[in-house]
Amino acid sequence: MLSERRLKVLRAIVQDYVGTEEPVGSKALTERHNLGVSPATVRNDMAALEDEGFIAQPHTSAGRIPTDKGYRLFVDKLAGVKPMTAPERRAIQNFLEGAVDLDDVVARTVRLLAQLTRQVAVVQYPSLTRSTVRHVELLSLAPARLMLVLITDTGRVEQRMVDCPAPFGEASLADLRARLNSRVAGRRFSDVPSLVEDLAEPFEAEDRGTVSTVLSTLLETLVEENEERLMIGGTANLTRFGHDFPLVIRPVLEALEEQVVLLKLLGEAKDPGVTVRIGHENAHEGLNSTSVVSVGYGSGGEAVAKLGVVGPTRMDYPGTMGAVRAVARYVGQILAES
Amino acid sequence: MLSERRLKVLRAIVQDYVGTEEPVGSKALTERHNLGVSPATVRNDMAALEDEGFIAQPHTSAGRIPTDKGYRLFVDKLAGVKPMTAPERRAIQNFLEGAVDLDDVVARTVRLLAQLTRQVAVVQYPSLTRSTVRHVELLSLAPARLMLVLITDTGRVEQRMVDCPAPFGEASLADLRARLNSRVAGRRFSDVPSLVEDLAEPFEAEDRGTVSTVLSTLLETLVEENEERLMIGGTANLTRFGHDFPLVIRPVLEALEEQVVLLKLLGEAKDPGVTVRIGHENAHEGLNSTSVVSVGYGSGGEAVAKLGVVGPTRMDYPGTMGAVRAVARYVGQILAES
DNA sequence: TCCTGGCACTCATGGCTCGCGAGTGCCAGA
DNA sequence: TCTGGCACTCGCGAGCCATGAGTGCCAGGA
Repeated sequence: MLSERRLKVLRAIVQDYVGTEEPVGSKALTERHNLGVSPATVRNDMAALEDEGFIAQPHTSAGRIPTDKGYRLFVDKLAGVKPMTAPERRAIQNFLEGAVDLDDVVARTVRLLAQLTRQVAVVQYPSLTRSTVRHVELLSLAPARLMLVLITDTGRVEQRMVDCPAPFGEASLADLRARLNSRVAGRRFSDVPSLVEDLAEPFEAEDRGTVSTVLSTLLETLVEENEERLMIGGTANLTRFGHDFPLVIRPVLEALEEQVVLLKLLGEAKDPGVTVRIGHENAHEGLNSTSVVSVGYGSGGEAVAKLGVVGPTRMDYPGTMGAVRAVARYVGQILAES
Repeated sequence: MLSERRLKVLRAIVQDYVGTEEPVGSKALTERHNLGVSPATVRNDMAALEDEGFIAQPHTSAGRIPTDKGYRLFVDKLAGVKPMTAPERRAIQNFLEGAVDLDDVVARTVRLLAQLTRQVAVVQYPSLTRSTVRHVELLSLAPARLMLVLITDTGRVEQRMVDCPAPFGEASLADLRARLNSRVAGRRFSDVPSLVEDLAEPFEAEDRGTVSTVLSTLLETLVEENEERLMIGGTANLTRFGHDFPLVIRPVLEALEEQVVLLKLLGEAKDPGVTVRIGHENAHEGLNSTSVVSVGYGSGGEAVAKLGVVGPTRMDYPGTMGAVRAVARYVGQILAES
């Protein structure tokens, strides 16, 4: 087991390294943090920490830098979440409050997160499955062509064309619209399938085909759109990554373009609080030298989507976690209001 | 005036430099292109070309590289657009054909362009002002709350909430919906304002307020959404930029995140054909070391939006122009079909 | 008038050595 | 268990030099 002081040393190393971006040696440590012991003692502790795999030397006769394992311990045991200051909180609120629609909320959130953390921000659009239906609309565009519009409580709108097997009268259309809405309005998306199962039954035989086409399109929309959208921003912050540029930045940019990868990344975080995945803990290889800080957000108490940032493993974890948590909280509020 | 041979020399320099990424010298030139003259002659020509500002030396005793002015001449006079091969054309078509909706078309286009050109791709969503109305729908969400849905011929959908000054009956709603559609369906967005001017007149006094609110929301939508959306991709290709990485790449990434900048960039290209803006020809400073190749695309004969790529000034202009033109053509086809 | 071969010159690049200094590990003594 | 001391390692940057690609210029030839 690591002694109290060794943990302190580890914390000091992480803090210094995050600040200076340079390997930190025993002498510098004792000077900048009053550990109350001499450099020699710290050296012994560092040797022990290295044996346990928490820190490493880039090369002999250089200072130490934290390993992924070291950051992990730091995040879990040695550092809390740094709360935002009151002015920062006010700034966040102001920035988000001007948003006019869902797209705008997401766009603003991305910019805000990127600015606050000076890292790459990723925001997932509120998910369909976990939200509820506000309204379903059917429009007749041509005799045998309908448009299905789905409006969610988070303000998201999805539309689909429906080609009907047979012409569909205005009366039937109004009927279907009314029945559909009385069934699903206000219900959760995940409940919709069972709720519309028998909806075709009351209709005339000639209309049944169209009704079931509409219903299956609706269900498809729920499923398909589950391949959820997201928005990223702040990629310019990648340039602050380090000196050995292209090698590191390239795979990250590639990973960021793969929505699937990112969604999986955010999705993996099951924790109700802020989740941190450090370096090799990320399944995707291109992100092995990055850390991902993510958290769920939602209009009510429940999370309907995730947001987070991607940055170098050498990041200010407490500050980043604080920013991510605060932004998520305020976005939730904004969504609840609208 | 530049002699025929000097133009040939310039062309050879551009081609070699684009290929090798290294300053090209007189000896290498005579070896790789059969110019029929000796290196010494080429040297004289190069000196002349340098005097005129078409090429430059990074440092004395290195080869020459083209200047922006040199690339300009190359693009304008010395090189055509390289047409895509038949298999390439087929691949483009296949890739785009699977798209299910407008978002998907745009997303696929971005990926395709980025892959083909190995550069950063930018695709603007079909613009509202230049498209036509397919349908306007009004939904009653609450007694005094309506939703306005606007569907364009390019498949784009915009929705807006409308808070009514007074409750609005179903009958009035149906009436308004019918009148609205008979006026604007199939018309160009730019014509809409004059078409709906007097639409409130036939309504009862109590409904007038709501009708004009709806109309002004509609008009706002047309204007506001003129701040058009776009999608970018292939940013990982920026890593192939050069050796002096961070300094160049950072401002580019920043510029790419400013939608306004990009829209202006694409918008500036007035040419009906492929437009090329080279290096300092781009107004935005961050893009001074990049070239932008863009072209309009549209469902009919007319361009409703632009697409293009951003890459280093040292790019394969004929190939890139060919790819951009071909993709624009096929996207236009896809849009026309849907 | 234009092209060519020759020649002297420039200068970026890469390999090399070397001294500096930060940082370490280890050990003996408190 | 901590501390001061000491010898050792080794990355880094400076300085140096040889190399060679590339140039500009010139005088002679077509």
